[in-house]
Amino acid sequence: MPAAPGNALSTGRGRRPVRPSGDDRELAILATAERLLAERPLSAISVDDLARGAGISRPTFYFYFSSKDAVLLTLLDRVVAEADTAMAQVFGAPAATAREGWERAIAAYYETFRAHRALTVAWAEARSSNAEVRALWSSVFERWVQQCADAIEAERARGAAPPGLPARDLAIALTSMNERVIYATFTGDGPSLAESDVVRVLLGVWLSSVYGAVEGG
Amino acid sequence: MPAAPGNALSTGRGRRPVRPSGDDRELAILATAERLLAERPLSAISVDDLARGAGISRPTFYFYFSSKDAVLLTLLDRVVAEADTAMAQVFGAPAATAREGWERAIAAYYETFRAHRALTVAWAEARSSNAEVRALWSSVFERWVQQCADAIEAERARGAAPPGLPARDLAIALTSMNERVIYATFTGDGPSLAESDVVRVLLGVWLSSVYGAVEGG
DNA sequence: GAACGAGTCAACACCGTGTCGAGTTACGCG
DNA sequence: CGCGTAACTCGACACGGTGTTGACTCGTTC
Repeated sequence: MPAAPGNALSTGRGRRPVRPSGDDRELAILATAERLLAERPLSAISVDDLARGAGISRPTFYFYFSSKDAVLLTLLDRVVAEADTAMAQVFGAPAATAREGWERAIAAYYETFRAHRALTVAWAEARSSNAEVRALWSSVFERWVQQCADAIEAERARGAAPPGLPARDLAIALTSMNERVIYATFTGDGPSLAESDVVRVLLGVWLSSVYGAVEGG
Repeated sequence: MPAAPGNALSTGRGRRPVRPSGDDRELAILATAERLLAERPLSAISVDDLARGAGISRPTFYFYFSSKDAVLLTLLDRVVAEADTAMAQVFGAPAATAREGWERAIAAYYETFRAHRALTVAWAEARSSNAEVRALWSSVFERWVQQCADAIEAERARGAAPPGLPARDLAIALTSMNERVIYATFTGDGPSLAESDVVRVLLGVWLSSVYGAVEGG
């Protein structure tokens, strides 16, 4: 039995912890996964597809990743890093007008996922079947909600926005809207917005919810 | 080979079209599905579980339904019928105040799905893997969007709401928010609202988006 | 009492996952 | 040089799920 880091070590969901050198294989698997995800959902991609695509056999695949989902998770780690960077930039440098600030935030959110739409769709798909994927999503979502809630509080504190719903509740509802609308736009099933309208429409709802007074919030 | 209506007839996704009498079996399967869905996701329920739960063998299951998904679809048909009835009532009898009208609509939407939360969660889960489930969801969603868009237009026509985003786009975004927020509340993973707050928070966003003016919508 | 159709299931074919164990190769070290 | 060891590879297997086949049992109907 060879040392199979992905299976043996329980830390870090099966990625290879030590010694590179078979790195090309690992990258080939990741590249294959990304390529195939652009054509069909993860559920329609078998481990064998990934292995063959990377020029190895199925058992060899398991030397590099502990499962199909582990590949997805590795791919998602990159996207999460990008999303966090984008978020830090947007919330780091405040904008001229409040409207512009919110627009930049929403546009950045949208752009990050649009740049990896196949992965985003796979992410949402895998969420229902894999607890780790779910947790990863939750953590990204939570950070967004927190940042937005803080921004709403700040606007209220400086008198630019009226009091109303608890900032966190509002942030949860609006961020949920963003997520669902963007996902529906990508998959295109059911009533969905045109890609060119997404940011404008979402922004409209955000602005009126944050700055419009609601009786009896 | 017996006449297996679910498999032989391509109409109507495998439900039994003719002659009752083995009806108890069919109902037993449906009841078992509903019971098991309350404990675990559809993906963790096998055809064998459903068959055993109904006191029959696996091949016999296929006499009644063409697949696991067909069972879910049959169950969902009921919920859809309920949802449509609720929607007709809400949009049929206009309320005293506009606020009350929207609140009733959102509460009805929420209540319909809350009454079948296990099924609702399974519905969302199966959406990503089954085209028919997806289509069923889309049709329900489309009807809601249409009704809401019409109601928004009506409010604007009578001067109660200012012009702004296209009514349909607004309705899509807000209905998407409802859907996602309600689902997250049911599953409870990630940041989500308390059950008791859902309707109030959603209503707040709806009211400010429909009645609050947005510059440059 | 034969014919028929509804209902039933053991046995099978198939596919996807994950594991085991026996290799092969490459490289450092005595 | 030759030997050990760790990286790496894969054929063959065990398992569990799906969906189908074909033979069987009934009850009804003429």
